[in-house]
Formats: sequence, C-alpha cells, structure tokens
Amino acid sequence: MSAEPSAELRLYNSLTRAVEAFRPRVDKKVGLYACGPTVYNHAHIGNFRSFLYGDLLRRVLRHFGFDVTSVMNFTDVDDKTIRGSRAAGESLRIFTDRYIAEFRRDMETLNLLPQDVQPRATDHVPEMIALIGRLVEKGLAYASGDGSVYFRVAALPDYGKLSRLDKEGLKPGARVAQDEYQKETFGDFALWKAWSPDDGDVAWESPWGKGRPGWHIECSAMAMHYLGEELDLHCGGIDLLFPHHENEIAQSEGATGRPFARCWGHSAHLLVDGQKMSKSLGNLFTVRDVEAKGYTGRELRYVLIKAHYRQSLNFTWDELAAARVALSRIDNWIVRWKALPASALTAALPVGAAFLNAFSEALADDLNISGALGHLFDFVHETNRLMDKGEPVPDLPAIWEKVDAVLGLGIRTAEVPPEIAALGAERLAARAAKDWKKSDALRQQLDALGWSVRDSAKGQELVRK
RNA sequence: GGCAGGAUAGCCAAGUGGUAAGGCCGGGCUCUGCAAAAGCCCCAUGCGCCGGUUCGAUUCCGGCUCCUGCCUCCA
Repeated sequence: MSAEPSAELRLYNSLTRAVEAFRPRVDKKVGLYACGPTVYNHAHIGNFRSFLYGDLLRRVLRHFGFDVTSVMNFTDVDDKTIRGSRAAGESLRIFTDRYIAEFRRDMETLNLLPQDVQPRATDHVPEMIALIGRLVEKGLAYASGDGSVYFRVAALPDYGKLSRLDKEGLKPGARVAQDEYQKETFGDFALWKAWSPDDGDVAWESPWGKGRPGWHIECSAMAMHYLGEELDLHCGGIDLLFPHHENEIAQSEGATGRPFARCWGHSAHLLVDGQKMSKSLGNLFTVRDVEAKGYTGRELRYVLIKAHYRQSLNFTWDELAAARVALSRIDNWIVRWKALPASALTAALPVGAAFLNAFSEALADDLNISGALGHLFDFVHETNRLMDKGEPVPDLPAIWEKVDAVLGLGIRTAEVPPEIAALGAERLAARAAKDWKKSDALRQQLDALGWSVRDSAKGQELVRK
C-alpha cells in the first residue's frame, strides 16, 4: 500500500476566509498550536468538540504525510481558576492540577492523541514578561497607573484583520466590567494585570510590579516558545476568534514583525437542543455525564466527530444511540474479517485502493469527514457482500489501520471472560441435547450479563453488547 | 446594527449545472429449534419561500422568511 495519499490537503483559513491548499513553511513539517482548556472545572462536551476537531486535524495531517509538532496549553491562571482555588481553600497549583488530571482522563476516554507538549501558563510567566517587554519597547504597549500593562491597539494598523471587526467600532458593551480598566482606548486589552487582593497569593514579580499575565499573552508566549515565531497552523473554537486570536496576532506580530500563523482554523459550536450549551440552561454535559448514561467514549467521539467541524452540531441523546448502532456495524464487519484466513485477503484488489482514495480525497477537502465516513460505510457494505459470497476481499486489516489512524475509533477487544465462556459452553451442551428451555434460560442469563449470543452458521458466538 | 455560518427524507448528514452519498428509524428477505444477532434488498420526482439566468437549478444570480453563533477574557 502506498505511503501517502495523492490528494493535496486543502483547509479553510479563517484569515483569508477561503479553502486553500495547505502548505507549511518547511516541506512537510507542521507546527500546530491549539488553544487548550481553562482548568477550573470539568470540560464539557462542547469544549471537547473543538478539541476533537484539533485531534482530527492532527490525524489527517499525519494521514497526508505531515510531520506534526502539536502544542496545546492549559490556562491555569485567570479569574476563574483563582476564584475556584480560593473557594476550595487550595493553592492554585493543587486546584488546577486536579482539573488537568481530569482533562487528561477525558482525553483518554475520547481517544485524543496526547500533544507533543502540553504547557501550562504558570510555567511560562518569564517568557510572557519578556514578550510584554518587547511590546513596551516598541511602543505597542503601555503601563497604566496601577501597574497593569495594556496593548495599544491604535498602534497596530492591521489590528482586526482576522475577525474583520472595525476597531473604531469597538464600543463598551454590557459585558465589560466597569471598574477594572485604565486604558487609553476601549479596544486596548490587558497584557499584564496588576495584583489585586482578590488574587491572594497568586502573583509574579515583573518590571511593572506584582501581578499576573493576561489571557491572550499566554498563548502567544507559549506558542512561540515551543514552535518558533511563525506557526503553520493555529486552531481553536470559533468563539476564540475574537478577541483571543485577534489579540494573539496583535501581540505576536507586533513583537516579531512577522506573520504569526499561516493558517487559522476554527470549529463551530456544539448545540444542545438547538442552543449553545450553558449552565443556566441546564444543558451542559461533561464526558462523565455521558458515561453515566451508559455510553462509551468512542460513541461520544463518533457523535462529536461525524459532522463537518465548521458546521454547528446539535447534540442529542438519540444521536448517541444511533452512533452505537452505526459503530456496531463497523465492529461486526471487523469481527467478520478477523475470522478470515489470510489467504482470503488479496492486497491488490482494486476496491481497496479505490476506497482509500475516495476516503483520502474527502478528507483532503477541508476535512470532509461525513463524506469520508460515507465512503467507509459503502466499503463495509461492499466487502460484506464479498464475504457473503465467499470471495476474496482486499487487505482489510491494513486498510483499517490507515482508516482508524484518522478516525480513532479503535477495535473493540472481544476477550470473553472465563465465566461467560463457561455459560456459553453450557448453553451449547443444552442445545446439543435439544433442551431448549435450558438453552433459552442461559441465553437470557448471558444477555443480562451484557453478552449477546449469536447462533450463526459457524456456531455460537458471544459478543459483548 | 456589524460580522459569520445555516435551512436537503421521521431524525442526523454529504453533495452536484444534468436529475439526490452515508448513518439511524421503518419495511422485506436469508439464516435459525424458536429467537436474537448478523448480512442482503427496499425506502426523498424532492433539496426553506418567490423570482431570474439556462435546453436543464437543489446546485448560479436577486429578493424574502426563519435558525444559530460572535461583537473584549465562553471551545
């Protein structure tokens, strides 16, 4: 099987608002930065929709032969983390450690590939201070009377190029706290926040006095620290586009005079019952909530990944149930070909190459996962038919390995525990003796234990439900 | 108000200037002691509404209606 698909990867770039051929700065090397979670509570499934988008993006890049260095940060200092740690009577570090651990657990549950680096903001304050220093030197930032430092938006002519918001039009709104700013103009944003009593012992020394970094500067500093001053790709949720990413661009390009990221990608929101998830609506679910309802991580992964990332996705429990059935279709198909003798697998069969080609071509088109999945199900169907007829099939294990490197659905291990196997053997014996009553009772018992019995031409099979 | 994205079968969701992928649900068949499971087959003259361009539009253009998000620290 050829190493790389021939199709050229095209991605939507929020900066140009067009789908364009993706070309990193250096051959096939990609520096990818994804904005990570603020670790003050459990991430919800809406958060994971965008992290899953980042994961899919990474897997697709690999699929197309790119060598990806992936960085995702943890925001472990901000108003919410400070408030949370104080409420819990814990240090900021201990408090955020716990939610970082929870987040990593959820990542594993959803089979997100771990990033190459997962830096936390509080480990990079010196880099942030240095970056702010560069901006102050260049006249792009200024210290206000209280020891905070702000970015001077007016000094950067192309500020607003990502969000295409008119900076003149940025006006105070209801969502701005009234008391905290001593800024030259409304659009200016905090790079460094002077210490306030509410911050407790959370503070770092800086040339401008005791304080803590602003939100946006974290990502600029960490991204540049690990990936250099120019990134190939920067991704995150659509709501980060403004102000967060706009401000990252301003800080980074203001300091370096070079383009910060060549391509920006943003995923649309996850909706629940047609609305954005929010605590007040009571429609906010965590990965644990989904697990508590009996669904697995891979079922959730499938639901969150199956629609195009730039399309808002409406989450419903019905979809999760449908995902379970759809996934079992794939599982059953895998079970079938795993039982095949090696001689039945013909690597050179054209249907295999045709499928892989169609699958890749769909993915190459700005991650058209729905199209790719459609091809997968077509292929499952087609090869099932071949197996029905006892005809040779393509090298399914090798094909699936490539496909699943992108989808991350995995193969369900079907290890049958000894006690289940024993019940199965008992039922087999009962059937042989034509003791239908006993064999039906055993079937029910197995069913209650979560195993379904399949009587097929090959004999009895035990499959976990 | 500004910016952005939508509206495709009961539900979810691709896609195309030439007559609608895929998944779920539903119906049928095969298999079977009976079931279940699994597999196979079928399932939108129709793509929000009104005009226009075209031999032909769901796909292009114009208008309209409705939905969702962003507009300073929410993925």
